[in-house]
Amino acid sequence: MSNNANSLTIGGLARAAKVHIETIRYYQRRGLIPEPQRPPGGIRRYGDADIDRLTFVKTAQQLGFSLDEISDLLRLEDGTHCQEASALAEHKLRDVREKIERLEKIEKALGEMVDQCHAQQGNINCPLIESLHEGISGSEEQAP
Amino acid sequence: MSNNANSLTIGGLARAAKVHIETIRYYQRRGLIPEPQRPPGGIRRYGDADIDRLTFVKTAQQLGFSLDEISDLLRLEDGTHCQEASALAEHKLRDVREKIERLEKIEKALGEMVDQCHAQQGNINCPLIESLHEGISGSEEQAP
DNA sequence: GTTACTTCCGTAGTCAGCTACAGAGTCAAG
DNA sequence: CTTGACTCTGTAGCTGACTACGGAAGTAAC
Repeated sequence: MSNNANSLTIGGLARAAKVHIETIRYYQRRGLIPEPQRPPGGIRRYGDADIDRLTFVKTAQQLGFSLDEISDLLRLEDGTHCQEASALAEHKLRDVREKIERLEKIEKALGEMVDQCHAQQGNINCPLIESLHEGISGSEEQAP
Repeated sequence: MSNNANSLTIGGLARAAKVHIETIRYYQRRGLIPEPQRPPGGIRRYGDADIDRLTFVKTAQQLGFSLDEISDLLRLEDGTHCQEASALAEHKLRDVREKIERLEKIEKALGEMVDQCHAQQGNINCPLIESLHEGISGSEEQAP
């Protein structure tokens, strides 16, 4: 079921990427995905590349990136000039590594909790909050 | 600067955790953080535990968890009964591992991009989207 | 060539997660 | 014992990310 030949209508694309049609239009308006030329008075067609792009947006979102940040990532994908791209990529790379570190701490705490629970009976509690409490050496910019 | 003795007012807590006062109240209404007793006609006091809890909420949020999911995580921290806790923890653990996997793919792609850029001159492009395109073996439930 | 399904485009509504504000009460400093 | 900064409660408004809807036009199957 390959759609390289841009054979999909927007409805097919939506089904393939498991998003609403309206979401696709919304992303087009925001410039997250390209809006293909449409034959005068006709209907636009989409292909595999669009499915992948949509999937990427959705996944990145689940990882805590905003649509603006995802725009940045996609500009990289689209091939910006080297210097700009490199700076942006390094910045995003730091973000990503920080996210991974924090998730690994949560993973460790959850894992320990499950083990503990399989080992003993009764009530348990787990140092989930503490897992992040120590050594968040990350960025100092956060809120207000 | 330790506040074990619950010496902070809500304003101090907000400054310490780098969130708005209104956000703290909002979390209290949602049951994400406890609302301490207040001396009749007086003012509530907060301590280190509240700072940590707030920080945890904010961090988890940046990792793509919704406030509802964070509620779940916090119920674990608070010590639920073993069986319930274990099931929930295992579920969350799967989520977390999936997130880590996906982030690592993005990390790899970004890393390669930076290297490539340092090595050569001119325009580059990077297989960011492809990094996620192959082998998302994760959950099949997503949108509509 | 009519019918049923889509697409297109614009605008309006929804939901989560805050953020702001009004008005009354609290409290520490001087 | 007043002044100025802060808290409390409730309610309203805002932003990001969709989601729904109305009406005209395209299109595919009979």
